[in-house]
Amino acid sequence: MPELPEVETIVRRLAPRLRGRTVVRADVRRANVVRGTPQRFERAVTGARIESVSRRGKFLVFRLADGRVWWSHLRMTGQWRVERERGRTRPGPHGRGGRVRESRRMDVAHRPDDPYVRAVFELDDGSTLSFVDVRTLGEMEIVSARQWTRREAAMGLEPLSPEFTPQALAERLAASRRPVKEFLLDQTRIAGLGNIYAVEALWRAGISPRRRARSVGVRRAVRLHRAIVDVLRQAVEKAGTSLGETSQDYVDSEGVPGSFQEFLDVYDREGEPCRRCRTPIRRIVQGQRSTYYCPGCQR
DNA sequence: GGTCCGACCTGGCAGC
DNA sequence: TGCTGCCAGGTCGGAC
Repeated sequence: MPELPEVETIVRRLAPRLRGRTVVRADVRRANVVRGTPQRFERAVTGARIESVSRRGKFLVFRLADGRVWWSHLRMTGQWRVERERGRTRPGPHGRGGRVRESRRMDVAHRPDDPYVRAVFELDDGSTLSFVDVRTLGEMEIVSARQWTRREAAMGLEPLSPEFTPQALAERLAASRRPVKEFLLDQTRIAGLGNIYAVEALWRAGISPRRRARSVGVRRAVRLHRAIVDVLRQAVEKAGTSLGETSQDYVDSEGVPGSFQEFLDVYDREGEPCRRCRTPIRRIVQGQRSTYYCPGCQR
């Protein structure tokens, strides 16, 4: 489930491969992964030169040399892969390196007949950029710089930016009557948090996910701010969270899973003892999403 | 304007 | 063994 740390990892992997590259051929195989028609998208992207690769919230942003912006959202199961001409991903200069990285690579290498490859882009250096998505909820679009600026303006604070301060969080919390967990998932308030990191941050801060956002108060908001920043930074360091080994689970652009799942304190631990107070972790449903929390020490 | 909820989508899995 | 139905969850749009 790509959230901020997973998208950030993908950006870091993709950037050195894609910067300066030009798309020489595009093949959109599944219509609903692009906004508009596949033909229109293929025309728009062919000949485009990628100037930079970045992230805004959970969005991947390819800035094009002509000023346009190619954004993509991975939603639940979307993945980007870059591969050399011979169809093999290259080991990168980053991460845990060497044999360990190679042994951790899932058997998900792109094949031309892979049924989950939804769009393929041939680049001018002979490599291939593929968009893979089992559930086809992910999508992409090419827009003008102005359209992207408008879209970006509607997004919430970047939690790893200097603008995300305890005070800014406290002010936004005070203006909402929703449960704090649902508040954290609202991308117009904070851009990048998803279900996993929201419940982990609330556990670290000792705040009940049921508590109304406006009742969090300044002191708890300071704790929550610290918890959000810490959990996201640590997850980025661990290259994100991969919960299983199915075709739907998160892997980066080289097929390598993250390792933050080893550090999860509450997510997916229903019935297991809280690591702080030993109370069994409880699972509830909020806003049609699973919430995990400790009823003993989260108030 | 804020909040809530269904729809989208498909693989995995439990239950029968 | 095979079928059915539920679950996973990020975003959007419509309803209230």
